[in-house]
Amino acid sequence: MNRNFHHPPHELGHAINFRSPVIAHSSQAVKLEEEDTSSAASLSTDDFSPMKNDSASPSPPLAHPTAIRPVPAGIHPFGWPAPPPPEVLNLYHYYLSQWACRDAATGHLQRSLSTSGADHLDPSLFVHLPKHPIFHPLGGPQLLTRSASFSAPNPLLVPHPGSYFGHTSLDHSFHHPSYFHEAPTSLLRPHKPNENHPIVNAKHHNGSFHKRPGSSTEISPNQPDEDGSWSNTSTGSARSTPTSRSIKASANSTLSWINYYVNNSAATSRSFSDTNTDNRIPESRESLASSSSSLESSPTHPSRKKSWESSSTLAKDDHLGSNPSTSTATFNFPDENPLLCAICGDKSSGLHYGCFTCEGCKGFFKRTVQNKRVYTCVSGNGGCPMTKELRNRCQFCRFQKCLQQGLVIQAVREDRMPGGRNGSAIYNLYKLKYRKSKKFLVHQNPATEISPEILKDSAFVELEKPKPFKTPLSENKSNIMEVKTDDSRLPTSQSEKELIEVLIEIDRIDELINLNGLRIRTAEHNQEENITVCERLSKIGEEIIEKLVDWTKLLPFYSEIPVEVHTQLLTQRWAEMVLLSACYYAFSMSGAVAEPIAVSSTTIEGNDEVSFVDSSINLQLLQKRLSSVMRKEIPLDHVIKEAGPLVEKFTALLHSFSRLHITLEAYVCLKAITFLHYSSYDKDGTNRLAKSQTIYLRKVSTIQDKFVSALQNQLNRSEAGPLLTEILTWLPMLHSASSVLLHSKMFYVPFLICKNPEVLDLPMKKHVKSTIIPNPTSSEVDHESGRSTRITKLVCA
DNA sequence: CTAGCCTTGAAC
DNA sequence: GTTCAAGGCTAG
Ligand SMILES: [Zn+2]
Ligand SMILES: [Zn+2]
Repeated sequence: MNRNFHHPPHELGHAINFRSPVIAHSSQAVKLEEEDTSSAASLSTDDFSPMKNDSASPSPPLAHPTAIRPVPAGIHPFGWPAPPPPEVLNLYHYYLSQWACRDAATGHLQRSLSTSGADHLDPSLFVHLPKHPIFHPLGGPQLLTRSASFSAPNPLLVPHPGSYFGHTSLDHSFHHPSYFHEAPTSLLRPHKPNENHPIVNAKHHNGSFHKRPGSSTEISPNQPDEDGSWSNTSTGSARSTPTSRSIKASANSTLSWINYYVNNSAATSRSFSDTNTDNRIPESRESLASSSSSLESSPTHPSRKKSWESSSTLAKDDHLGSNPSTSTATFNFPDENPLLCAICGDKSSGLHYGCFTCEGCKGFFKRTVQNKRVYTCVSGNGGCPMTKELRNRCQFCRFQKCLQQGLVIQAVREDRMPGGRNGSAIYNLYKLKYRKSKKFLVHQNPATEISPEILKDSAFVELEKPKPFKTPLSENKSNIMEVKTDDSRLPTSQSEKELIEVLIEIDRIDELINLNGLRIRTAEHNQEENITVCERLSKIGEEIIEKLVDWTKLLPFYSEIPVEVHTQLLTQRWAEMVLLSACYYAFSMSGAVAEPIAVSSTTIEGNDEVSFVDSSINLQLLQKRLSSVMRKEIPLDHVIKEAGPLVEKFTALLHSFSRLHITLEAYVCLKAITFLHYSSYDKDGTNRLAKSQTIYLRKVSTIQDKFVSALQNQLNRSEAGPLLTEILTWLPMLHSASSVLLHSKMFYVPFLICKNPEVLDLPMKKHVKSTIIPNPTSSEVDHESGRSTRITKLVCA
C-alpha cells in the first residue's frame, strides 16, 4: 500500500506531502494519480496504423511515414500512459511527446491510444503540441532545444536503442528487433562500459563493504572474479581532472570565517555524528577500511568484491530473524550491493543522494526534484517493475522507488552549486551511514526483538533524565489526549481545543529562539566556559536538536509513537521546524498578531526590525547581530557571501508566511503537522521491519490528520483567516527553505534575523511560563561526553 | 526526457 | 594532490 503513504485519506493531506514537492505540486496532479487507475484499462491492445503528419508542423521533420511501424501495446519501452482524467484536459495539454491523440468519441486529447480494433487511425486526430509546459503533471516531453536536424522518431514507435527515445540502456535483446528503427550509426552513442567508473576504484570498495562483524569469518568464499572489468583498480586517479586546481586553492584561501567555524564544527564537533564513529560517509569508509585491513586477508580487488557479495547475502539472511537496524560496523543498508543500483539494478556508479544508484536513476532523481515534477503511474496501481529495461516505463514508480530506497531529496542542492561535500546535516539523512559504536553492537547482538533493549539504549530515554521536570506535564496531557485521539470519529471542537492548548503550552518558542549559543556573553563568561564564540555557534545545531527533543517529548501523542519513529521524524523535520518557529516568532513580534506570545524583547540595540520583504535589510541585521555575538566586527560582504542565499530564501519564506496571518493556534498545529510528516525513505532492510514501519507510517499519518482537522476547525472560527489550503501549500516552501538551511549549515541565521541576541546574564525565566522550569546553563555542563552522544543517537538512531 | 561523461570543490 | 558526490552538458 504505497499509495496510502503518498496519498493520505483526505485531499488536504496531499499538500502536506511537501517532502515530495513533486507530489504536492498541484491538486490536479493528485487527482490524476488517483483516478487514472480506472482508465488504465483502456490501454490499447491493438496495433494502429501509422499516422500521417499532415498537420502543419513545419519546424522539425517529426514524422517519418516510411519509418513508422505499428507497435503493439506493452512493447513500447516508455509505456503507454493512461488517458488523463477529464479535468486535466482543461488545465493542461496532454502529451504524447510532440503528439497527442484526440479521442474520436470524447474529443479529448490523450496520450494513450485506446483505439480498440481500429487499424487505421485518422491522422487528423493527432495534434501536434510544439510547446511543453515545464510542470506538466505527467511529465511532459523535453523542450526541443536542439537543432532542427534532430528528428525525433515518432514516440509511438519503439526506438532504436541509440536513437532519441531509445537511450543507451536499452538493448536490442529486450525488445523485438523488428520494432527498432534503423538509425544512422552517426546517431549511435558509444555505450561502452565506463572503465573509469569510480565504483571500480579499489579504495572505494575495498573492505569497506564486506566487513560485517560477527560474520566476517563465514564470508568470502573467495571465488575468482569472472568480471575482469571490475578488477581494474587503477582508474580512480586516471579519472581525476588535473585542471583548475589553482582556482580551488584560491577559493580555499578565501574561506571566510563563517565557513571556517561551521566547517570546523562539521568536521570536529559531534553535533550530528556519533561520538565514537563519525557518521559521515567518507570518514566512515576510511576508518572502516583501515580498521578492517588487518582482517582482510586478501587484498586483491576481485576477491574483495566477491567477499562483499557473499557477505551481502549472509547479511540478508541474518536480518531475517532480527532487527536490521542492529546490523553494525558497516553501512546499515539492508540488501544493497554497492555495485548495483538500488532502484533499477543497473550498474551503480557510486553513492548518490544517499544510495548506490546508477547514473540514470541519479539523474532522474535530480531532475525530478529540481523541476518539482509530478508523475502518474502508467499502470495506475503503482506497482510497475523497476529494472534497467523497464525503469523508463513509469516515472511515478521510479521516483517512488527512489524515495522508498532512501534517496534524500535534501541532497539535491537548491543552489545547484557543484562539487564540495555535504555537511553532516545532509549526511545524517542518509540511511547509508555508519552507525553504531561497539557498545551499541553489544547491546544489539543478543537482542532479538526491536523494542526494549534497543530503546533502552536510545537517545530519548537517556534524554529523559536531565529534563525531569516535563514528565509530569507530558504524562498528564498525553493520557488525556490519548483517549481523545483514540476516538477518531469524534473530533469534537472541545477536544481539539484542548489539544491546541497543550501544543501552545509546550511550544515555548522563546526557548528555541533564545538559544544559549546565540547569546552575547561578557568576557568573563567566555573565560569561565573556556569556549569560544565560534565553538558555541558551531554547536547551535546541537542545541536546536536538544530543544526540539524536549518539545517532542511533551507532545500529547509522544507515547503513541515508538522512540525510533520519533527520532526519524525529528531527523527529517528539524530544519523545517526551526524555520517555522522562526517565521512565527518574527511574525508575532511584528505586531500583526492579536495576542503575541509572551516574549519580552530585551534587545541590545533598539530599533532594528526584521524585514519581510527586503533581504538586504535582513542581511544587515544579521551582520550587526552576528558582530555583537562574536564581539567583533564582521564585514557585511562576508555575511552576504556566506549567508546571502540563505537570507534571501528565509526572507521570501517570511514574506509568504506573513501573508498567511497565522494565529498562535494555527502555528502550533502547523508545527505538529510539519513534524508528523513521516517519510519512509530510511526504512531498513527486511520485510519485517518494512512492514512494521508501514504501520507507523499510517499511525503517524493518522495523528497528523487530527492536527490537520484541528487546524481546519480552528481556521473556520474566523471568517477572515487564511484557508487551510493556503497554509498547507505553504509547506513545500518551508521544505525548500529547510534544504537551503541544511546546506548552509548556518542554523543560527534564522534566529539571529528574528531576534536580537540577548545578554547571557538576562534570566530566561521572565520569558517562560510558570509551568515550565527553565534550564539555562545546565545543558552546557556535560558537553562532549553525555549530551552530544545522546543527541547523536537521537538524530542518527 | 535519458544517461553517460565531465567539471567542481570541500574535506582529507 | 586526491577523493567523490554534487551539478552540468549534451548526444540520442
Ligand atoms: Zn538505476
Ligand atoms: Zn507505475
